Amino acid sequence: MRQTTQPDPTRERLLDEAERLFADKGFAGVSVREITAAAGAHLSAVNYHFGSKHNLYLAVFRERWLPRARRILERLDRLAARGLPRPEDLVRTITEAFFSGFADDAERRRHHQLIHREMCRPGEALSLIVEEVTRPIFDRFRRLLEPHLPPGVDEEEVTLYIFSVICQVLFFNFGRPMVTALTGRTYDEQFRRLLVEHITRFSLRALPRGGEEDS
Amino acid sequence: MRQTTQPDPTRERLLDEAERLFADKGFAGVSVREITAAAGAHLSAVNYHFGSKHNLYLAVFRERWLPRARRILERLDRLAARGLPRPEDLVRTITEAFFSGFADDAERRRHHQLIHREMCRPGEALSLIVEEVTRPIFDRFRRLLEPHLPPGVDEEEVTLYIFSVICQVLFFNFGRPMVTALTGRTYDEQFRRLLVEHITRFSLRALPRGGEEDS
DNA sequence: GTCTATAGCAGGATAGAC
DNA sequence: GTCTATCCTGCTATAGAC
Repeated sequence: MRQTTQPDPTRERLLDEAERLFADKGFAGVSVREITAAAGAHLSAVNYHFGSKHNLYLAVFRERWLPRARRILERLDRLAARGLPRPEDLVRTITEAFFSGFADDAERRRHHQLIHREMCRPGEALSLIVEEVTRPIFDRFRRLLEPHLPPGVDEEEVTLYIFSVICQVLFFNFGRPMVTALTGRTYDEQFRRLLVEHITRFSLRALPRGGEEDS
Repeated sequence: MRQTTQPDPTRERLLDEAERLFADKGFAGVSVREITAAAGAHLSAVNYHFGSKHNLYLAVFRERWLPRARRILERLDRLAARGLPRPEDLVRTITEAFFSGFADDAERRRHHQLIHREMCRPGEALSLIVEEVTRPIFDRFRRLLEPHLPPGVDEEEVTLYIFSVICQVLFFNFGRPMVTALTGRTYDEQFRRLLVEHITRFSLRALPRGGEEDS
């Protein structure tokens, strides 16, 4: 299903560099001049391809951030396709996806910095993120988790549980400078595995058990 | 111990408005003109009182953010002064402090937005925050928690536990737009109490118990 | 200490040649 | 589609009158 017509390479490079710079410095902290220079394009290229700086920002979310986030979502669907997962596999899958479901370390940083910034100052991108990614993740998570919970737990309680799991995943990714400052650890492969284990175990102990018992 | 010489009211208003605007829009997103206009001062007042926009930003952290954070820290010290607290009281105290240890809702938002932004793009302020606030909180938390943990738990594991507790507190404060979008709840008094209860219970179940058992 | 005036530069956006 | 040239606004910072 490959496209025969190649997408405009200048446009693609603009999106790449814009994502990197927006993630690093935020929307207001980056100038169009900086983006076009980094992309080896001319100043007017942004206005030609996207109409405005703001539209370029939204395009980064629509064409870069969202597709990547959807790939993470697919991991949950693949897990669910194999039958009802144990809570442990559920939590571990989602955690690992956020830690390893990226091409490389730089991509993971960009991805989390962007969502982090958008949570900081909610704009049009946040509603896009919530409806297209966050809510689907929560819905799937809730559906797969609820069979394991005792009957008394209401939906809002489950939502808060999921928030407590997800917020750890997010924090250990975008709070990296603070985590490094306090632990002295760099985010190498070993430390990432340790964090995934920690978040999984912490969250599993915290989730009230009921229904079927596993292993 | 009241100061006889009143602090310069223009300077104070500049700090107030700068904090509000920096928290809302970030350093690059605010202009000196906007700050001075909001403070009813003249454009050159920032340079007169602080030398530069950047110094004003640092002054906001030193003279507004840090003193407030230290007041939260004092709550831990007052708790510890009454003897070794149960883990439940420890977690509840720190959680409640972050949710209610502020003059009003606006002040709490500003406080969390500022730290959130600084975690987003670490600058000089972050090292100040880590050394003056985060590390002391972690040290006290660890010292008060360790007696309750089983002997096998090493220091790094405890540090990760504390991160998982603190990150929930932070997230439910600065991730407010997302939490509201997914729960439909506004942050009124009732919901805040619910969140404090949720974080406390979630974290307590997750902490491995050992040593003395309470109640 | 406060205000005016302005330097000096960087910002986003656009029109029009090629 | 790309590049040049340019508009005009807004920015931080400073010098100097009062």
